[in-house]
Parts: sequence; C-alpha cells; structure tokens
Amino acid sequence: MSGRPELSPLTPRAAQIASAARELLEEEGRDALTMRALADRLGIRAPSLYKHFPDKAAVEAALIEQGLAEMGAVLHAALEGTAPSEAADGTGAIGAVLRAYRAAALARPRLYRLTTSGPLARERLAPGLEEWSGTPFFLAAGEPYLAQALWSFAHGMVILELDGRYPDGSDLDRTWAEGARAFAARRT
Amino acid sequence: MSGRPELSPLTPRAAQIASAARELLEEEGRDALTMRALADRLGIRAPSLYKHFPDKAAVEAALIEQGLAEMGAVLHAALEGTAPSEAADGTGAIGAVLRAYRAAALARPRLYRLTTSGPLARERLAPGLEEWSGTPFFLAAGEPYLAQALWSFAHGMVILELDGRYPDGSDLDRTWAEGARAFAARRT
DNA sequence: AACAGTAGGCTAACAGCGTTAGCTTCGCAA
DNA sequence: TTGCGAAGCTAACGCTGTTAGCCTACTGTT
Repeated sequence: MSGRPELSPLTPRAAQIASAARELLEEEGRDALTMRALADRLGIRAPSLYKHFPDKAAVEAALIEQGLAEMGAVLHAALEGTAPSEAADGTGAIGAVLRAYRAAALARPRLYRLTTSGPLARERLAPGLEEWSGTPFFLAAGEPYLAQALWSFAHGMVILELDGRYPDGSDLDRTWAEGARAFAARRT
Repeated sequence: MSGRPELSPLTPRAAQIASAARELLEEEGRDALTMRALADRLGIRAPSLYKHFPDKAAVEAALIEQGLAEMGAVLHAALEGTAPSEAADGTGAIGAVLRAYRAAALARPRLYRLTTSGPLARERLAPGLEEWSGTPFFLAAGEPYLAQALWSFAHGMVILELDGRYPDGSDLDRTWAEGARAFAARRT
C-alpha cells in the first residue's frame, strides 16, 4: 500500500471553503467556480475568501490535491484487489489499473479535468503526492517507460472521452481493451 | 492522400484577423489571445472585430481548423513517406505516424493545445475535417479500435509533455518508443 | 477589569474580460 | 445624386480576480 503523503494542512474554515468549492465544481463545472459564486454558497462575500486562501489558484490547488489523493487511493486499491486473482481477461494488473483509472475519472469528470489539465503548480501541492498517485502504473507495468506510456494512454483515453472527441457510437470499452492487451503483452 | 476537406471560407479581412490571432497565440499563449490584444495588433478597436466574427469562439474555431488541417497534412505525408521503406525500428507505419504527430505538436504547442483541449464545437468546423485529420491513425493501425487507442496514447503523451506533467529528466523518447512497440506488435 | 491583538467578516473600488448599442465615414452602384 | 453596405469608432454593461481599508467580536494578558 505504501502510505499516502499528507495533504497540505488547511484551517477548519479553509477546509469548509474547499469543500464548498468542490461541490460547486462538480455540480456546475469549472467555469462556475468563481470566487463570488463560491462565497455565495458559504453566505459570505468574495473578498472574505482571501482571509483563508491567498488567491483562487490556492483553492484550486486544494481540490487538485483531493483529486490526486482519491485517484491514487483507487489505483492502489485496484492493485491490491486483483493481485491474487490475476485478472479475468489476461491483462492482469495492467487491466485492473486501467479499469480503475477510467471508472474513477468518469465518476468525477470535472475534478479529473481540473486535476490533470493544464500546467501544474507543483510548489502548491503536498510533496510526493503526485508521485504516489502515479506509482500504481509503475507497479502494474513493472518498468518506468512502459508505465509512463500506460499512463499517457489512460489519460488520453479519459480526456478525449470527457471532451467528446470520439465519434458518436464509438465502442470505447473495446478501445480500452485493445490498449490493455497491447500494453499487457509487453509486460515482462 | 485523399483530398483534405475545404476549410470554412473567410472573407479577406477575416483571414487577416485569423492570421494575427494565430501569431498572438503562438507568441504569447492562450491567455494573451484577447479581443482587445488582437485588435491592437491590427490597429483597430476590439468591437470592430465583431464586424468579421460573431464572437471570440469563432476566431478560435478558425485557428482550430488550421491546427487540424496542418496536423492532418503532416500525418498523411508521414504515411506516404514511410510506406516503401517500412521503418527503421520495426514499428512501421505506426512508428512513423507517432513520430510525425509528436513533432508537429511540439512545433506549435499552443496551437496544439487550443486544437485538442476542451469540448469541441463541431458545428463551427468544416465538416469532415476532424475525421480527415485522424484517418492516418486508422491507416497505420489497420483497425478502428487499435487506431483510437493509438491516437489516445499519442495525445496523452503530447499533452502531458506540454503541461510538464512528466518527472524531470524523463526519457520521453524511450517512452514513445515503448508505446510504439506495444501498438505495432498488435498490428495484424 | 481593562486592554491589545487577531480572526474573519464587510463595502468600495480597480483593471481587464467578452460583448452590445448606436453612431460615423467611406466607396461603390443605380 | 442618392442610397447602401462595409468597416471603423466611442460608451457602456455585467462579469472576473483582486486590493485597500474598515469594523466587530473573541481571546489572552496584565
């Protein structure tokens, strides 16, 4: 399992704000996450938020930490769960990680996009968190280059699906399975 | 080769504006592409732009069409070029398409991100253009599911590289090669 | 008990954003 | 000559993130 790094500490009030921000993001999308709308949801005025976070990017960073932590937890759990059985479809740990990744991303699509899109302000994130959330890919692939390629495939699949880039009627289950077989065949 | 669909027609003035928009995007980034900055570059005021485009999204759509058209041209050319020799590294057409894709994206990173990130307003694009730009993946993979998986891998690799998501010192050449081998091995 | 400091609200305001309304000015065609 | 459309303009609106400065209430100290 290997312990998850601690998230950046938040004051109780800041945690409430982050929680409201997450609700707002997941219910209404990234564009709706404005400082005024967030303040409204808390019954205060926008400038008061700046007593708790230095700027909007810091609020987003708190959500990104949640996104990384939850994705990491899901992936680590998926690896634990399927280690004994060693897979239903012959793709083993690689298939398990891919299925878990897709399910977790589609369950929280807007948080996923916030977490993974655009340049990442690493200095705002808890150290080690990003790496920890990615290690299941390494564990599943057994080798860092295949692991990075596998992660890239998974992210590409998810983000293109979320953005509606695939033609209508695409059988994405089958595309995922095809990718899983391609990568699993290279596992040593 | 198969002829490229025509891009949406623009009046001469609109084409000038789109050209200036592209310069602005590539030189200063997406955030710098504002209607006022674009107008400045043309020596006019922002509201005058609305005589030529209905809104900012229409300007962006013109750039997205350029991005799709240029990417498609590069990929089609790459397939033509390597069909006879059949590859230096054993990955054949798949390796050729991947190398061309990466090179084209990294040569115009901000246009690539604009073209491929976020929901796509298909009704604003020339019909068939998006499909045409993607067909080289199908031609290289020989099969639609592998083709979609291959495209997803390529996009994931590029966008994660552009966003600086890989750890410092990652040997991305090797990661690309690993992915190319995985997909090439499944080509029938 | 009086005082100081701090946490956490508030209003007013600024610059920048996309966008609209309404006006003017120029060149061409009937 | 008249009319009209193309293409510019200014002023303004509502939205955004953010800052400055003020006020109130609680908390701990002397």
